[in-house]
Amino acid sequence: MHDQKDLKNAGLKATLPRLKILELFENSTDRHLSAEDVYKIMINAGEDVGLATVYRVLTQFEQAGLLVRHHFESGKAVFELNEGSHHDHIVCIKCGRVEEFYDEEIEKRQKSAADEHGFTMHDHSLTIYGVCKKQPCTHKG
Amino acid sequence: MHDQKDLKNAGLKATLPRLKILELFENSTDRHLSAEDVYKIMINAGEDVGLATVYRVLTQFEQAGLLVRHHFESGKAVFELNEGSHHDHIVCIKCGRVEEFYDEEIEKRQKSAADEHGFTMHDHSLTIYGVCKKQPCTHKG
DNA sequence: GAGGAATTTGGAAAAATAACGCATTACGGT
DNA sequence: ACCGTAATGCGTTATTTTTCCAAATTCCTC
Repeated sequence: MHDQKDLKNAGLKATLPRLKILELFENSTDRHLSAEDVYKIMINAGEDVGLATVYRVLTQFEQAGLLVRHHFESGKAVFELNEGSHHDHIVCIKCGRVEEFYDEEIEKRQKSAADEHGFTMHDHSLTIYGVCKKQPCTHKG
Repeated sequence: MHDQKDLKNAGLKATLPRLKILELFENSTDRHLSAEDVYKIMINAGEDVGLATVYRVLTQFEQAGLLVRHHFESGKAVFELNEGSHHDHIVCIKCGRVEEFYDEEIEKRQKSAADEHGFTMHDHSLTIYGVCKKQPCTHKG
């Protein structure tokens, strides 16, 4: 569970908006949220927060390593809690559902590819787009 | 070589802006161009084109399968010619240089991952971000 | 080749996403 | 509790992309 200590450790004051946003990511059924998502959820919950604050805090959390930012094909950035374990994503192009996966061999081969091309790898992003055959598939998109 | 026939086959009129834009992607030394890039190059070349047209045409070309759109971390979309052969990208976070690579094993394992999660894979995007150690590294960014 | 309908274009304005400036407010060490 | 510093929220600004519409271009028919 995250709390004030996590913020302190990250060198950030434990302010109300920051705590609420962190809490939101922990409790939301949807791990992956955009700035606009976070803002709307908070406004609907009666919080008095500004959109600028949401953008600022999300960026700070990313820099502090609390969140990870992704650029899926939607054109807007989405964030998820950084729980240490790197993973990649499978996004349903019909319903927007996001699942996670990890493949050691893929990780290794990415590193190799970077080396072979004379790059020092800092980061990578792998996203699979498809349609989830199972279930109702009416998540939100 | 692309020409009017490609546009017709795609169900698009062979208008001057469309032909020029297609030509640009074929002849540019840089395979990966944003809408703004395309617009500036054309204006500098004396073409009388509107930015709105560039955005429209790029989107049409993507839908027609002539171009592929990518969302790297730059915040703006870049396009490249769709030449049938799928490949992934390595982007230099310092200079913006883009290189391409392909790894059969990674491709296979992506397919497996999608299957295991009950998804029918339509597409996937893998981008490695790093710093190119070689060369001047002063591409454009 | 010219005429005419329909699509396409270019420019301006509007959306959408993200960032900034500054007065006010909240945090946290004392 | 007090006070200095840092963070917030509002409005404004920047950037990327889309929409609207009159004018121009394309393509089909003759």
